[in-house]
Amino acid sequence: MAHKATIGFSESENQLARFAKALGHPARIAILKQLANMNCCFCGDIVEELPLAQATVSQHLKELKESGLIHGNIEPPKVRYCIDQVNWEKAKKLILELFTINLSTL
Amino acid sequence: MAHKATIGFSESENQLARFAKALGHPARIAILKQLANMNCCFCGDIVEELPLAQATVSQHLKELKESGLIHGNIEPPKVRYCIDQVNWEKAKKLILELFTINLSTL
DNA sequence: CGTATTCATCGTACATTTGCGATGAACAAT
DNA sequence: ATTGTTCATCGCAAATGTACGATGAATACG
Repeated sequence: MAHKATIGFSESENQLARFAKALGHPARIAILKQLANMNCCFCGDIVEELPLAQATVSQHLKELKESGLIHGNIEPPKVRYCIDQVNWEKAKKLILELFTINLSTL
Repeated sequence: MAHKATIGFSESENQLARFAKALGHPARIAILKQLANMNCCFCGDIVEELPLAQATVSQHLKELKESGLIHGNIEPPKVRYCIDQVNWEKAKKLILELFTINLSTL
């Protein structure tokens, strides 16, 4: 018995948790910073910047894709990864909502 | 062989990932929302609000404590949990830095 | 002292995550 | 056709995470 997760929580709580989970590893933070800085990057450029094997980076990219925060376009023989602006803004909004709940009550 | 994590990344990347990881579960989001709304809560109040057993909630509270986002004060026979304002602001700042990297380049 | 309340921790079971080498798929160029 | 490049996926091993019941620790109350 393990892992109800998501069951019994609001959709925005689940969505925020999914975004946060995607941010919950330093490699993925580094990837997102790089993508945000350069707007778009080839997969190979990202692999070069990280202290991880290509297979591992590919896995982190997959998780970021599944969270919706990035997307990848095939441009043979490379793949160009970009921040997904829509979900990026959605994540920012959800996180800011959480962090600004109690500003007035202090 | 698994889990270098943290090794080879900057301290701010690691810190941000730790905060994000703490936010990466809907139960912990729900707990933080409750704490932020009421400023402080007794542990029992939190357990009542969540669809989880007391032991599970206690574990989530422990993780939030270890991330630094909250702290707990014993007020027998209860325990009062509060947002840790210092780390809360630190987390907010780190996350906002990430999300505002590329605003000008669009 | 015995009992009740509140919460943490232990032990267990199972799922997920992390990381890597090896392999596969797709395509370009020789 | 063979080769090289780029990247995804598979298969494996080990670490972490999630959830719960049971138990333990601390305190207050009778």
